[in-house]
Amino acid sequence: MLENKSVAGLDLTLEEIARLSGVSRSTVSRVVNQQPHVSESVRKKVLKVIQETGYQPHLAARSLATNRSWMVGLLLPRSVSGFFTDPYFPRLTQGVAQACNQYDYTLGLFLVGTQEDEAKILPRLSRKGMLDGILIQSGQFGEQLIDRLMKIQLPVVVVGRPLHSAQASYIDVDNFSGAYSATSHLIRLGHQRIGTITGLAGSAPTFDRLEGYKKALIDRGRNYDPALIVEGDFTEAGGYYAMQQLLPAKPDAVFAASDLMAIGAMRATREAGCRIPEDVAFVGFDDVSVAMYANPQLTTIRQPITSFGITAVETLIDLIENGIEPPRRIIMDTELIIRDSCGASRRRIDL
Amino acid sequence: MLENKSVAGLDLTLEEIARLSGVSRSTVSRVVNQQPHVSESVRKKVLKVIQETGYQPHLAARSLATNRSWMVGLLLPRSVSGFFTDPYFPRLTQGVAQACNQYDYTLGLFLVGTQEDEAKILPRLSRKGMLDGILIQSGQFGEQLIDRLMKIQLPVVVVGRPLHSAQASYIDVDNFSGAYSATSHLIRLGHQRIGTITGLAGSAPTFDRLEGYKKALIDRGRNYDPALIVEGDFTEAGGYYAMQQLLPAKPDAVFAASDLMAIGAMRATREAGCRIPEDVAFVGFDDVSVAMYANPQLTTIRQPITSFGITAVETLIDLIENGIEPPRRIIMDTELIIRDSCGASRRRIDL
DNA sequence: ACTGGCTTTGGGAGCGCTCCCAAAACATTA
DNA sequence: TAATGTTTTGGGAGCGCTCCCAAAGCCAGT
Repeated sequence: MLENKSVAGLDLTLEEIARLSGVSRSTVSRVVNQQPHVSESVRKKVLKVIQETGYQPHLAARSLATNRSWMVGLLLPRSVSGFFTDPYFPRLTQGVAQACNQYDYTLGLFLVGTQEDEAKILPRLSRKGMLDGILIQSGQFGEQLIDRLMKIQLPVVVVGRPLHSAQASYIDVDNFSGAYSATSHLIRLGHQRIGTITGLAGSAPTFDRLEGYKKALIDRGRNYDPALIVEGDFTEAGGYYAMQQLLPAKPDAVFAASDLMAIGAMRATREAGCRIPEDVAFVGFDDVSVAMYANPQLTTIRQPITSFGITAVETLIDLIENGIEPPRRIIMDTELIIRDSCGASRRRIDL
Repeated sequence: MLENKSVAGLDLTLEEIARLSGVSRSTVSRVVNQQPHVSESVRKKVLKVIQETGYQPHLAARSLATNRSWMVGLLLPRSVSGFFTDPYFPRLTQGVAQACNQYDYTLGLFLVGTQEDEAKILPRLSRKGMLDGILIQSGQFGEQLIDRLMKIQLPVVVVGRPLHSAQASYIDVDNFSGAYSATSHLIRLGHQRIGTITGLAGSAPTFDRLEGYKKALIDRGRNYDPALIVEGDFTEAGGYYAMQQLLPAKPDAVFAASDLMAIGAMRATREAGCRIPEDVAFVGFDDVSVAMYANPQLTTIRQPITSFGITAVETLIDLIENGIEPPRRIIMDTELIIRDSCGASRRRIDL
């Protein structure tokens, strides 16, 4: 009969478990929540009944009483069109999901695609009893939202430094020094006319990576040439177009602010009849998996995207449990991954 | 003062709104839930107060009272390692998220990565008050879970036909006819030795796509040659290895059961010094975005992945609202996308 | 045996909503 | 005007948990 219920664990309540184990509701609650003030013998007895019945506390009831939902949100704004194109998002999501599992939070995923989604998202996110905290991918469309959500006292961690929201906690990768080392690497290899394809103007990583590029050149006593700086948009197609604009300036190396753009740029370069890396060398940014499958394999700056996601969740939980003041700021390191597209290595790496 | 609260909408309860608008809790509840039996004048009055205060009903309280969470889960089992490699998952997720937004459900994302995650996932998913229903990506590791979850009366829709769970509702793409038309296309182009690289053995799409391949050959009066059938695993690397095994059999065309494998196979082919499509032609399956960026651009079978996700959610909601019997079965069509890798078109498509 | 200090246990109240039923208000007819 | 039917409104109970406080049990120490 117990067996019967143990499969379903359906209409079991705390009260019922209390009855079955001959104690009170309160005591069972203490056992379930691993609180003190329960004698060993009683604890064992109750645990046995819980085990046999397969009892699970009702989450909504618990939420109502504690005013905690044990759910965190991940908001990926607007970039949705890019969501299935740019492998960055899946990897981030993966890290976030992993950490949520580990810390026993539920992950609510919110992809904001269309304009109307965007209008509807604030009320949805701020519904009472919905989220304990939220992770927001930075990008131009998220910023007002960040301020609004912070205003209602919801713990927020921004993934990627936000441009305007000064009070926000965020976590970011060291875009500046990543770009700096990518560019330095090209300089070290003897390239003379090093161009760059930037990300979409107006975003923090675009700015930081461009600054890193410039600084690396300046530090080596060179100046940067505006003709060698072209704006892209982080996508493959954007890299392709940008490279077509860049080619007349005769670059012998290009630092692209994303791997996808690097791949697009290499496509344009090949079509223009230039060899890679002999005529034009390339370094990307991200180290997404396509970097390795590109032809030639792409030298790039690795972002620790997955652990980035994990750290984001950890920071958010810190905010939830220890208060949102002061804002937390975390910057993670990048790493230069040398493959074939920069001309540093002639050797094919066999998988 | 109201303004003040409208920003936060914090400690507002139904009762409070009732007080402010001079009616009873019940009436406000009717207004909020758009139920009948409220006079127009009262409805207007209440809506005004709600607007001014920015009242939002407390979700946990509602859940507790109705025993509905308005949240659906998306479980991607084990494939997690593939989650950020294979663009299929992001696109699926995107469709699912979009539909959830539209129907005003919250999407809970569960990625099961490690073995231990897998052990912990059942209790997590079956927590009372957590989910109204769940979408499970089929694949060998999900199947026991499917049965377990169905047993506790949780509405389940399997994404991709499950091999064993006979009673489950599922939604799938027509893998058989997709493979059939891919193979037919290669036959039509005059290729004589058409090989195939299959997916991971033991999964439904692998089986169905292989059957479609065989049937297409047989229908044209040919027999299939076991030497031309090699097993892959849906990944780029798997396609690369598989092609190395296939090359000695001298295929002049290959149908790969995924785009990633096709891309890996093309890499192996190129390295072996063969031209594409002149020496070996390729057709993939999925039409993920890399197919278009491949060199040459990949002819492939397009799966409507995003609308697949949308339909999955719609089916699940149908199950939730109208009962889980009888099981729903939905098969969606595929489409042959002709690009350069099959040799049908010599023209470069400029973006 | 009696007191005072501990730990353990039980039960009431309350979280904010929905659902149901009864009461009130209104409209309609004889 | 009374009787009847219909629509609108209000309030109690309950969803299943947590939190708090008071009661009960236990163990010295006198």
